[in-house]
Order: sequence, then C-alpha cells, then structure tokens
Amino acid sequence: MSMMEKASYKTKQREELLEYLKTVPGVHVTAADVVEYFHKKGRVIGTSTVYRQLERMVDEGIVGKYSTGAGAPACFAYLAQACDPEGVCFHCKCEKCGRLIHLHCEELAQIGDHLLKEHAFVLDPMRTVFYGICEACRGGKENGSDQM
Amino acid sequence: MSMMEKASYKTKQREELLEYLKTVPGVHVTAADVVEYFHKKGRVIGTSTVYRQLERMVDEGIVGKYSTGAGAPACFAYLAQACDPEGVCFHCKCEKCGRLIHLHCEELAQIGDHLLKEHAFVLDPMRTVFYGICEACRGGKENGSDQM
DNA sequence: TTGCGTGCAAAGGTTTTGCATGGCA
DNA sequence: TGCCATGCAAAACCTTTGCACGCAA
Repeated sequence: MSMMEKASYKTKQREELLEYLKTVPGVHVTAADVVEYFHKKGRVIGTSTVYRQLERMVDEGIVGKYSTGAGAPACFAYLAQACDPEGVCFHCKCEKCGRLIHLHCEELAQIGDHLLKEHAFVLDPMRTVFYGICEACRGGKENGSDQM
Repeated sequence: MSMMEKASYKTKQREELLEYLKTVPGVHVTAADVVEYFHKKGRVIGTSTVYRQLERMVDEGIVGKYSTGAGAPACFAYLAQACDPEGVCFHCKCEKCGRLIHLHCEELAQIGDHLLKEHAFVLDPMRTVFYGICEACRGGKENGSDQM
C-alpha cells in the first residue's frame, strides 16, 4: 500500500516484546498476559505500549490478532511461518468459563476445503470461533476453573 | 434438544423488538442501534432488556450474533430462515459484503461430532459463525457491494 | 399469587487517548 | 536536535449484574 508506512523506531520495549512473542510462536496471548509476563520478570511495560506495539506488529503482518467476542480481550500470536505454513489453527470458546481453546487439527482444516468446494466460501480461520462448552465445564457440571 | 428451555413470557418489549427485527431481515444491528431506533420512535426500551432479549433469541435460533472485532459492539440479525432446533444449520458471514449465508449441510454437521469425540467440546451451532469471503465477492475480486 | 421480565444505575473489563517525559536516530 | 515511543492516568466503550417494581400466566 503505502511506501513508507511509518518511521518506526527500534525501542527496547519493542525488542523485548518481540523477543518474548518469538519464544511462544503460535501461542495466543492477550495484552494483559504480556503485561503480566513482564511484570513478573520485574520488567514493567506500560499497557498502552503493549497495545500500540501489538497493533503495529499486526499491521506489519508479523503478529496475528484474534477477536473472540465483544467485551472479551483480543488475542495476539506471533506468526511463525516456519511451523505453520497455512497458519491453520482453530479456536473454540467456552460459553461458560470463557476459556479460549486453541486447536491444530487436520480434520478441522478440511472444513475450509469443504466450504470452498461445496459452498464456494473462502473460510477465514483467523476470525472464526467455535462456541460451545468445554470439557471441564461440561464434566464439572457448573464449571471447571472459571477464569473469565 | 432441551425439553423446556425456559418459561419465557411474551412481553410487550419482546414483541416490539421481534417485530422490528423482522422488518429488516438479514440486516445486522447492534444493541445500541436497537435502543436508538425505539428511542426515536418515542418508545424507550432499556439497554439491558435489549441485550437480554437479543441473547435469548440467539439461543432460540431466530437471531444470529456476530462479532465484528475486539472492542467493537456485537451485531445481531433476524434470520429470515429460522433455524431448525432439531436439525443442524450453520452460518457463514462474508467479511466483505456482510452477507449472511445459511447452510444446511450434513457434512458440516460432522464437525460437531468431531469436536465432541476428539476434543471433548460440545459445539453450539446456534452461536457459531464462519467468517470468510462469499462467492460473489471472491468472483468480483475486490468486492461485491462492500457494506462492511 | 408466583416468578419472570424490565429498567435504572453501577460495576467490570478492554482498549483508546491526552500529555509530559525519555530515548532513538 | 527532531521526533517518535513510553507511561501514567483518565476517558471511552461495550456488556453484565444487582435490585426493586411491574406485568404475564
């Protein structure tokens, strides 16, 4: 699109954030998770900075962003082209405890093929979320861990 | 599936809300849109009520719910073709033209089985929406009608 | 009469923004 | 030295929840 995008400095915070994300490729974390991670390490990074950098990385295409709902926090994940050529991963969200489950499943990947071939619909796994009840909540009757 | 769901009274607010939604089938509106619509008509309906009724209608399969982003408000739309409570039905939403596609497909129904057996996740088809690009928009390369 | 539905206000949680300061180039 | 990035706090938003009252069955 644009030719220069932005100036974009290379700050310490950005470096550390990116370094961390690279250690957990494909894993989705929320902005709050990131803040907490650094906080525990004694390295405090402002929430605004995390949001701003994450958003920028999304623009740059090195990080994926998943919206799991309305008031729910967005998830981000470092996109490691190496381990996931297609970036095929699906998400299941428990309607009871709110937990987001990350799935790498070949069988589910066929859904995309089926939708394309039979229904001429190009699936966007990035945005698609399966809603339902997770194992813990179903088994434990009321809830499993109820983290959100 | 369930035997009684809930008592579910037939209140004035519910009637009016449903009546309004039926006049704009397939069109997606936010809770705020609904509140504003009635407010302009001089008929005030509480925001909580709108959220609660809308959510209930989603459970009943007569309204679809879509996530439009992270901090963005959820969208709802009256399903012209009500979902068969017993049968399986899925929805695909085009990210380009916003169109909602109704699918009755046995093969897709297997997703539920797969998720249950392999991932111990009980799928809720009523709340699950596949996001992607529809045939018309894909064919036209750039866009079809592009309403969002 | 029973109990669900409604509506207001307040709470809860996520993300954005204003502004002064600090650091990269 | 410029200018962007950072951080803190506050604001903006969307959605949920508590509670008393009203209405449907």
